[in-house]
Amino acid sequence: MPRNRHDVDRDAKIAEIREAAVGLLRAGGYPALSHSAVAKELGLARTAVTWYFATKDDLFAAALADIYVADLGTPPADGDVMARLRWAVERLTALQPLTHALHERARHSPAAAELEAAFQEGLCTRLRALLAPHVAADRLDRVTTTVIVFVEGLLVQPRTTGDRLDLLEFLVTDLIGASGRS
Amino acid sequence: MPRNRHDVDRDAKIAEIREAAVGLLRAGGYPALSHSAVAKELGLARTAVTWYFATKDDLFAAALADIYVADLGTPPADGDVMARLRWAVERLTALQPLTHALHERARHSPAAAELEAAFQEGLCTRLRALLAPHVAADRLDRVTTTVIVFVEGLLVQPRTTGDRLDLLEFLVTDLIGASGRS
DNA sequence: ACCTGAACACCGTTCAAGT
DNA sequence: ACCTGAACACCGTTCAAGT
Repeated sequence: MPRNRHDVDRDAKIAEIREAAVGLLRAGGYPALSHSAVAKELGLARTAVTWYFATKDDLFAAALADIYVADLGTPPADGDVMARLRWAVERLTALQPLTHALHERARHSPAAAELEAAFQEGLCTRLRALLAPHVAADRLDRVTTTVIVFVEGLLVQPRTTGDRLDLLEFLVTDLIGASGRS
Repeated sequence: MPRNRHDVDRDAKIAEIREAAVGLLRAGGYPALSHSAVAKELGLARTAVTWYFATKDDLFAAALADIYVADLGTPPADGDVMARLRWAVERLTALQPLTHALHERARHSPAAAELEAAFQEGLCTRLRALLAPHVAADRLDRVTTTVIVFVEGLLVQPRTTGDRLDLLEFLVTDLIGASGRS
């Protein structure tokens, strides 16, 4: 007796599923996400979720996109370069396991690959704008990429917040300071 | 009718299992590794492997330790700093998915956590020795950590070998060149 | 000590059947 | 269009039973 929900708005149903998936990802990471778990939370059969998100990775990418918007979508409007970088690193640190899972799934899932590409491009654009006033134009591309790579590396190993920010400051002052030499 | 292999040396049997696991990891990464797949390759019941490696992660850590020794155990004896760094980055790049899987599993598996710690310490020690002649003593720790972090970041995103080495050279010359300023 | 086979509780995906 | 339930081929782990 499939209790159909034709009355409920389609977007509302999809939003319900995404919200449940976000909760599971935040609580237990990629392994905790499953069609079954989402369905159980919503009182549905586990194959009902498949109707909207055919594969686990489609569901994963949709939910993680929501998380990125919620956690990284509204950066602080004021503060200097280091303060803004600190904010981003702290946010990215908390999301590191999910971002790492995205990277791994991107090899097999088009949806994951698409989200990863968009995520990377967004980060790069924002960082370049942040650094532009402080770096010589001919060095901007390389400095931007270097900082991006460094931040990605910072997130790999668990470190204390203090260590992370110290290292970041060490690198950035070195790169920004060195810009006067060219 | 369990065909017992009391005649075979215990270490030889374990080596067989580790070799099969190494092959599976190299071919398909962490997801491709399973007790079943190893057992099938060796003509055993899948629970036979459990006798030697109780959990999947125990098996994973043992096999990855072998891979690390095989791929990173014998660095080139000659060459300058950049050449040695290039060699390491190229090797680490190929192992990146497995190293990331190790990092993820280290959160749940003591064996994985132990291997990751040993791996990190080995890398750090070797890099410090490599950089020591070129960096002022009071900067050595921070420069070493910075390069480690940067290299870890380099491995996260897929880049061409050329891009990777260019970025590495940009960072290292900047850091080594900056050592004269202190 | 070593290995088997059965069992348990999952998983992702597919699909015929219903409303 | 939407949802169910059954099915398939897995998975990691546990365990009684055999040699």
